[in-house]
Amino acid sequence: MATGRTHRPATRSRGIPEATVARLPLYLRALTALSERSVPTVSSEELAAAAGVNSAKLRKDFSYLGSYGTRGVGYDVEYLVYQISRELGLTQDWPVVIVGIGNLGAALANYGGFASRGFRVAALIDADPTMAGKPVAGIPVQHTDELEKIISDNGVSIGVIATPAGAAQQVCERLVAAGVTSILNFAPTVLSVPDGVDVRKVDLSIELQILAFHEQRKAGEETDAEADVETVVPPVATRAPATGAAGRKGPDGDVPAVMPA
Amino acid sequence: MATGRTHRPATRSRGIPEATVARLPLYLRALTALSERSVPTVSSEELAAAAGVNSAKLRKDFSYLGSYGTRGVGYDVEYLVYQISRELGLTQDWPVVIVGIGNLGAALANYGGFASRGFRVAALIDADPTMAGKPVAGIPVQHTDELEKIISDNGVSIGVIATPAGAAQQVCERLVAAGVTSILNFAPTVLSVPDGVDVRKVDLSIELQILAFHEQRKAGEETDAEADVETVVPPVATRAPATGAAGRKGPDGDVPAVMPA
DNA sequence: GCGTGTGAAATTGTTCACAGCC
DNA sequence: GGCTGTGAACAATTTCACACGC
Repeated sequence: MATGRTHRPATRSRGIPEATVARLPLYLRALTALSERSVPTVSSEELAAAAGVNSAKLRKDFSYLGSYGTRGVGYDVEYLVYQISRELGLTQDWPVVIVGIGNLGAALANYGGFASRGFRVAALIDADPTMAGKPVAGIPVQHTDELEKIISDNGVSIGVIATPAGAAQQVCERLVAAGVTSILNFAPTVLSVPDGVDVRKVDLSIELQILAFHEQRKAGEETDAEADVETVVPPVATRAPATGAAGRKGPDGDVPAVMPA
Repeated sequence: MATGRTHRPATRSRGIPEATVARLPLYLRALTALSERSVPTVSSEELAAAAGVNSAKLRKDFSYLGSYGTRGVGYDVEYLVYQISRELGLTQDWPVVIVGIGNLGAALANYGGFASRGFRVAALIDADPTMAGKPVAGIPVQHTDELEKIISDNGVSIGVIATPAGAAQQVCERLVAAGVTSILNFAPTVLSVPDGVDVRKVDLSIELQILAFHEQRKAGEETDAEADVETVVPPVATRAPATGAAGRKGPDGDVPAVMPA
């Protein structure tokens, strides 16, 4: 699900499962909200509801961190906020750079939740020389030439790539060479990185396509699916498939595989 | 991993595993690139490399769709593009609306890969009346009042929420009431939706926090972990934990589970 | 009694390894 | 000989259900 590379051969590491790690920020957000309303304790049930998961999962997740609850009572909100923050490494400050200050990069730079939790935008970097010096979200954009210097001067270890797809791999390599070891990639490309570098990907069009899949499925069921449709129709599609489409077998039915033409 | 709600009680549905569905767009992208270069066929090995997965997984994934390859040869690129597109429901046109035309919404509206694959931005919607009529990415922004009408006039079933967190749930409810059944949520909130509605979430700050977790882990190993750092500083944090922090136990070892107070 | 913490069961996803077909 | 398709082993994750401490 997450990182591009294999991510680490499960070093002895005191294993908090990856799936759990991915949910900790969710819990943290819910807890922070409770904290702001000065709620002192929550049960797994309540917190789970606020985070949008089920309570068994939440309890299991917390059990990997330690025994932080009180039976018959629940969890102390402040204490848990602290423990999760610490576990996630948010008790320290993480300078990040954003490379590629187009529409998206600007949106990211302006994104408030960014700075809120331990992350600090150390620099905005863009390849367009005419952008240099222009402030975005109050931070002056710097030219790509400065990239290496910025990284090392600020001790940046997390980089955000918001460039066009074509530039992403190259930017990635420069970031990595300069010392960045975690990358959040918004460009629609697969980045290849050396071992030890983490990549996470955010990809709008992939998300939409996944939704479309389920959406299509729903539509098919409405009309009660099954029965009908010949399931696989000769692919009129783009150019005719090289190999004869004849002998192909789709898995049996369900989604009315109606054709374009 | 994806959807907020339980997503469907595993109706008998001809199961393509969710994990596989999530990778299909990746394959599709790699295949499209090959297609543009007029490459006629690929092996699972090559395609897997291009998509950033391993070949066994890819073959298994494809096996859920049917037998679309040729032993000893590989896969016909065009044919596979077509099959995957169809499976994902991209042979039809999906009108989407984007609600919340701030920095992020504008970035999304401008995002090219959007329109490319079967998705069409049917409307941009914002609550700010002064935005109304202003074109963003060539599309005039409309006021929230029009939301219901827009949805039904255009037969929109996919909505993108790019509003501030505070407005998201309400927007979501209006979208759903108007007939939207798939939502892509960029607001940092948990949306609650009725059964049958799919929600996918894209959350910058969560991704960063996950990276920070791994980053911290790396740093710990470098200095050979253990020993050093007081690791936990008294949680000067907000208020002191209610229940005595005394008896707490972190999981054994590694990070010294030193207590707050 | 209530709600956490957790073994054990169930489910889902990944990898192996090889038979079968080109 | 090369490469797909897939059962079977393995690994990760989720869910169940209940003992245990407050």
